Amino acid sequence: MSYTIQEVAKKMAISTYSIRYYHDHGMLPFVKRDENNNRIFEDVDLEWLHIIVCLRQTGMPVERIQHYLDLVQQGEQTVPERYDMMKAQQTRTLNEINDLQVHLKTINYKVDHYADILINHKADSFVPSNLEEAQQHDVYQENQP
Amino acid sequence: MSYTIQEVAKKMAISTYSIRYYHDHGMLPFVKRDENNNRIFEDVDLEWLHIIVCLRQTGMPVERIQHYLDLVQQGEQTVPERYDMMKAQQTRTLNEINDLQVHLKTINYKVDHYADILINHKADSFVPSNLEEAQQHDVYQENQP
DNA sequence: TTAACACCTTCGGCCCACTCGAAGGCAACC
DNA sequence: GGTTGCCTTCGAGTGGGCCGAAGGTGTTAA
Repeated sequence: MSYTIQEVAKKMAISTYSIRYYHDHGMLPFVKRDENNNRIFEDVDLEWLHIIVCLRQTGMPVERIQHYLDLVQQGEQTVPERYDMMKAQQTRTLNEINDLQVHLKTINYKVDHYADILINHKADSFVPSNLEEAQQHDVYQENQP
Repeated sequence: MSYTIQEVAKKMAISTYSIRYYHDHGMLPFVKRDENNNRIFEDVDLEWLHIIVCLRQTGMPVERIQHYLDLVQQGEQTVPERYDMMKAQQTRTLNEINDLQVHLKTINYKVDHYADILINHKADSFVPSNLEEAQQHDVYQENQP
């Protein structure tokens, strides 16, 4: 199977700009061109791209990804370094998920709090007496999870 | 309690550059200055900063955060819009966590795979016969979760 | 046949959210 | 009185794309 850049972009849910960027920066070494100089992607390229997207979206800088892909091409003697890189990425990703879950709690709290206000104040049409009161409400009560 | 910018940076695990950036862009409206023009942060500022960090790290653009903080200062009549914003952020964050968990599986697979190679090949000191073989190994076997 | 349309290319500038360096002010200690 | 150590402002630089302009090619369709 071979694909156009557009098809790949759709499949991978990233922009054609990004794909060209990765290709231009040497991260898709097997991509071929057709007779009109258009990029043509084979399944092997999709696999490489999948790894690139995975590593990028878990926060690895492009330069590190380039280095990792170089290691892959250098062969088996680079496995120890690759192992270390993936271990580090694993840790990093676990931390990021954890951070997001902590932040999510704060957001959940806000959603619940606003929902509460909306329900109660629809019932008795309460309007705050002045701005300062509303401010303090937000600052001193709302922001304490 | 009042704090220097350095103390706040440590407490919040962000850089002093970022804090100044948020302040300069109107997102910390209550921060005072001392007699030497140094920023001094009170607990209320930490609460605002906490929200800013939470929203930023869950991917809200600065402009949206500015808007949200404006809404907070405008008082209770903006609660419906704030509710919508937090709902959207909740959804976005859940999606992001999910994406990261999917990527984590790919990374876990790689870690396990490399660990496997390291254990087996330490045992019998296998070295691949050529680069191409190692390449194919990585591309065709490794990248299939 | 020529026009429209849809895709692709390269090149180069723009964007966000920081990040950092330079240049300088002020306070406190040795 | 010099050095350390913090702070300030201003302005430039960075990463990782994003996007528009200008132009090529190929297919359909009047």
